[in-house]
Amino acid sequence: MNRDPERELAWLELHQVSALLYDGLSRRLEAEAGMTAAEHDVLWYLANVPTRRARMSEIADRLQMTRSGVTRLIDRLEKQSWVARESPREDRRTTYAVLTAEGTQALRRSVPAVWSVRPAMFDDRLTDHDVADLRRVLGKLLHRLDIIS
Amino acid sequence: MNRDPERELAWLELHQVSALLYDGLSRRLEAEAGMTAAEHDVLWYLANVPTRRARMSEIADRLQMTRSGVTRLIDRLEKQSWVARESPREDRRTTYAVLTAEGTQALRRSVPAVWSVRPAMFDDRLTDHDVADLRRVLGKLLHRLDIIS
DNA sequence: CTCCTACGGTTGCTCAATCAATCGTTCCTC
DNA sequence: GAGGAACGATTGATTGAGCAACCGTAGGAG
Repeated sequence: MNRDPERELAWLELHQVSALLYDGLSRRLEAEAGMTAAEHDVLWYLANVPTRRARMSEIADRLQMTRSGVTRLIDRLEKQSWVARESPREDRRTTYAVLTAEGTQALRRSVPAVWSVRPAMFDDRLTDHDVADLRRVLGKLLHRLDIIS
Repeated sequence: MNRDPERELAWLELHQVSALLYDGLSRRLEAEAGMTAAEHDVLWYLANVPTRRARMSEIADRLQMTRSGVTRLIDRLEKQSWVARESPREDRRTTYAVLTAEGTQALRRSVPAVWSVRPAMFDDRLTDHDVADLRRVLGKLLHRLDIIS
């Protein structure tokens, strides 16, 4: 039970920073690009995979969503024709979400919104050394949290 | 678009860590104390005000929620008899949410859950130096974000 | 005093996300 | 092979949160 105010504060600030960044981005994405932050995350993830496609459960795992959440999110993206579903012959249980050309376009339209939170994360106030420190500590936390869950 | 992969990753990891910590806490709070994380935040806020009460809009402002969100959250807490609503005579537009004795009890029951995220944040894997670095960087980010919003 | 604007809170509607249950497919064991 | 367990994804129902519209109260201008 040893209370450590420094660590209490670190936890509060971590959550606060994350929420501020994410909420700010959410708002701009919805207004300017017509997509939620979660939808953007998925499109972005797909765009950064060489094959531009990923299995539903892979998306769920990597982006911290439930499988049903991904199903519905991909439903929405599919209605917009930003992704398409594919079922491979080798295992017809799995479904791939594939980024379409229109999805790429949509992602391109989202760039200004994404850039708008960039100044906070990427401007000179944060040195490369800061970023390295941040990543070092976050890495430790992530490793610990992966073990728990 | 992908100019600085280090910072991209830092942003992703930041969000991921925050989500894992907050979701973990949420789950435990719901299972062990029968309250959502947001409900816990409100109860905790009320418990730390000397008079144990706060106006609806004050709660909304301080805890980054919308007014309607607070209305509904207080509805739920009131159903559990954890808070009560009060309308002061001097201005009958305003409503105070008041922490009840049962609310205090509920908050007490939530303590173990709140401490359960401790191992990740507070064990030896994270040195005091790590925490100091984390807070230094988060502080910069917070300062920057406060200016924006 | 009366109007009328501002304020604080609530309500209707919509939406995204979850859990639990389910469906079809594949794998494994006998 | 045949049967059952495991897997991947989806569906139904519920929930928490948001926006926009609204209601009652307070305060100010004339």
